[in-house]
Amino acid sequence: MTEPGLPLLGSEARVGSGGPDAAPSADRTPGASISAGSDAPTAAQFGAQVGARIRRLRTERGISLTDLARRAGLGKGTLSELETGQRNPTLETLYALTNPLGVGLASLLTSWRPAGHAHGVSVQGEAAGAYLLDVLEDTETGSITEVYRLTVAAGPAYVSGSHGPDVTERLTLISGFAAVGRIGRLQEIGPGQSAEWISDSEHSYQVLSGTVVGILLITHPRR
Amino acid sequence: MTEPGLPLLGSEARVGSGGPDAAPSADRTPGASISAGSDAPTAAQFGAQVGARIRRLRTERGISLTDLARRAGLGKGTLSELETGQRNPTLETLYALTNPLGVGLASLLTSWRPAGHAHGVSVQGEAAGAYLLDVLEDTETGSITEVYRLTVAAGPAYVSGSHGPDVTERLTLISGFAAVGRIGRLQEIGPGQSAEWISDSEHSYQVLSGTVVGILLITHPRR
DNA sequence: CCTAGATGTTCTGTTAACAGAACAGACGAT
DNA sequence: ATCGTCTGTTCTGTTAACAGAACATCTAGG
Repeated sequence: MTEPGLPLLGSEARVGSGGPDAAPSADRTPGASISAGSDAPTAAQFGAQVGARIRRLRTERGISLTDLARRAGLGKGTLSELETGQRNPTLETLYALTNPLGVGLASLLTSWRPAGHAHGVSVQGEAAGAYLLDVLEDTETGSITEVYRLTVAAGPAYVSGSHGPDVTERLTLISGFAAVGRIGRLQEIGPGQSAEWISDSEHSYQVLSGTVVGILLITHPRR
Repeated sequence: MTEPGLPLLGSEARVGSGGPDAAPSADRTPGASISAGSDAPTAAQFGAQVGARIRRLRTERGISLTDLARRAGLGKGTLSELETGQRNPTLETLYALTNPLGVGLASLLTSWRPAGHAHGVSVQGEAAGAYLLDVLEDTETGSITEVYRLTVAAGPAYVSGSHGPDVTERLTLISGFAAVGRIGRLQEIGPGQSAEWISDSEHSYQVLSGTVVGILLITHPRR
């Protein structure tokens, strides 16, 4: 601690105005995270994010604050101030919320930012986009693989242009159902399933149902 | 809260005696769960797990308790009692540890083993092992997928024990050649290729040539 | 208008998480 | 043996997270 300005939410640690979660840049390229991160959110900001996320999860499920507090065995005031980012919750408190909300701790704490767009997968509507997790290089073959967490919102298919014959994409779904791949040769996949294609022609990502989240690997030769 | 016996670690919330990670009930292994009533760990057990995990991450990195406390801006006593499971840490406290340890919050809190060694893939030499990139949750099915960057050094095969029938692993290689999967049904893969197996029996990772780097997805039910 | 029954926020006293000091062991060096 | 420096644990006073009550705010329904 030590840090002076900590009284969680000193002034404006606002979180989500319009965007679903609106998180800053927490863990860029994790591999390089030793860097005395200057762009990592402060503890206060992070706390406010977590609070906002809890409130969102609660309202999505249509349960009232009072009710959630009761189910989790928390005081109303505790939950209220937690959701508004005025409290620095205890692990026990967070843990108590996971069951009533039906999510794991990871969902409460990982910033789920729709990162705008990485690599041309543009944001469509809200809560869609790709977040770059890592970049790996095969020093022998010289190929580079980018690892993204891909989120696609329901709606019209996103169509991506050709990236050339040397670019391979592999998508493994975590949740939802989607039809992905080269146009004319779409592959339908669900949670736990994968699709793979070469991006030498137009390809698309189309949500069939649910919220589509997956891990996308894009491999291409070194530039 | 409400629950009376909460003063974290009332008496015996012991976590790990000897094993590599000393994972308690949380991880499947059907027969072995301590489970009093439900099989979800209590808040106290969970806190003790988190503490043990922090201590392991710290010692793996060869930093002393005093040093880590200083780097994280925490009091020594705080960290000591946290690691021994006698405290119920604050989100802010946990967050302060992520940067000095070079891991994300998810690594501290997910009951799976985080960076260092994922899954019995023990660290050998330096720069070998698995780095946790992300944790994704399918809120519908409740399954959790952890995304690792896996690095395996040449040498004897790493053998990992069974993780139960609910755990699926998917490895996509970026570089190198390896034989992976369940023992007796090893699959040989190279850059750009994938292997998938269910971890209900012993499985191994064996480098055939080159430096093996890949993306490993581990999917298991919540908690 | 006034209740009745929700909602979420602010207040109040208790309890425990916190920083840091004091402490206890273990090891090396002189 | 007696420092000196490291380790991690236990102690002490302060601050804040907590439960729950009191308080607001809103929307019916009569």
